[in-house]
Amino acid sequence: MDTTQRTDQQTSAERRRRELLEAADRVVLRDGPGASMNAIAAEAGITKPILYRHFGDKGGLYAALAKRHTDALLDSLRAALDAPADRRERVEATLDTYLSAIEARPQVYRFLMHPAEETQSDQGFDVGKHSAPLLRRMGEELAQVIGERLDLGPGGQQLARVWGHGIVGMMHAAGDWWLGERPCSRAELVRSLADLLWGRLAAAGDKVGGPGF
Amino acid sequence: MDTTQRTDQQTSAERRRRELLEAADRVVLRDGPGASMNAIAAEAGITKPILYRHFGDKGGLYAALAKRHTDALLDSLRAALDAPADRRERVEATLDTYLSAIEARPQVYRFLMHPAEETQSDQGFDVGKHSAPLLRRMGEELAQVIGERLDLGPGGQQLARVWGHGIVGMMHAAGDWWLGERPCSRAELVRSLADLLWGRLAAAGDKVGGPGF
DNA sequence: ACTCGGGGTTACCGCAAGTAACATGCACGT
DNA sequence: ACGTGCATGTTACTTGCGGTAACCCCGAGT
Repeated sequence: MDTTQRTDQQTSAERRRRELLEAADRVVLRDGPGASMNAIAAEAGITKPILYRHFGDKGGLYAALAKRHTDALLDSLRAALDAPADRRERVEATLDTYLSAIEARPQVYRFLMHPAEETQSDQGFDVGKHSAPLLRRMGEELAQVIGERLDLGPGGQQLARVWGHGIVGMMHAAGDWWLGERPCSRAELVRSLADLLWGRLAAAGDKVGGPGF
Repeated sequence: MDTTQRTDQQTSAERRRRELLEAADRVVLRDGPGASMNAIAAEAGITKPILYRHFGDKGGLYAALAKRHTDALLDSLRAALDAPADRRERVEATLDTYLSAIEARPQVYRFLMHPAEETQSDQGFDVGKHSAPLLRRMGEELAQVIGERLDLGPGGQQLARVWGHGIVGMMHAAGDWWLGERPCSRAELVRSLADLLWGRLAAAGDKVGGPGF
């Protein structure tokens, strides 16, 4: 049958692709984001041109790899964000989910934040798109949730987008720093960040003797 | 005299170094972060090995280059942070200073956030240090200001550090996204971010019909 | 029997990082 | 005046990576 045939071919190609991605995953997790195409091909038991046939170029492979992990992480985050609980609890759950993920698999995290490096772009200098797609996607996702659930008055959608990206950036930078220095427990970090979002910065009193920050 | 001699040599070497850095700056700003050592050497009117004598490797050159810009930006930020005004105004001034800087010279900004890529690190996987040094330095600086001016009770120093890195991350991610999409004016962005820091997220009401975010 | 297409390989190109070995010129001690 | 350093510079090379061209093999369809 024509359809089954076509399906077989498709599944075969897709299975290959998944095998290659898994091999690439192992190598990237072992050797870091600088893993060479040769190394990945060797791990998969084949040679370079096949990788290029499947993914076009290194950027394509890395994008496919990143998409898998990004999708997985975003699913967890959505779950935490949609849990039935009050706002503060959900914010804390989401922060904790993200931090757990980067804590459990720092190599994956590092790879996602440091994507293909795009060799040299033309002098167009695509500033604004250089950031890791993961950050952008998380920002948009969060913006959407905020925008559809909170009543922010006129201009609320735009505000939600700013906040989405801002909060994600806060989470990311704090998490990155925390992962390197481990200055406190994860729970404390989550609490501190939630406190920040809850306006404790504005509410805090000045220290004696000078104008407060 | 021995000292004068040594001084002359030092100043000569340092002047050379500055000339090279300025040439490198021009090339990086023109060709992007992927500029080759050959191109930089050519711009400086010399050849590769001299660059290597001065900076060790590409990472060294890029680090030196980044330090210059980072120092300059941090000076502006410190000025905004230390201005005589109330807390909210200072926060807004600092945000605006940062955003002005990245808006005025996006190439510099992009270069600073996407440093040398450190080829392949040993499997130690130095997670936590991969982030741009600029972000770390800004975070520490802000943490210090917060810690020394705000009365945050017990554990306040740690809280200040978390907030410093978190706020810087927020500023960075929002700025990066804003630079790419330009969804609003700079002033609006500053206002929105300050509102976020002032707890409007926690204070906002739910939209009709469901539990709020 | 034949060709045709998917999956595979070897061998190569171009280019960039980094280095070794060689040249040049200018100040010094003798 | 003369060699001796030493900083400054060059050419020419090695290595390793991304990417590609050309060829190969084998099973299926006619």
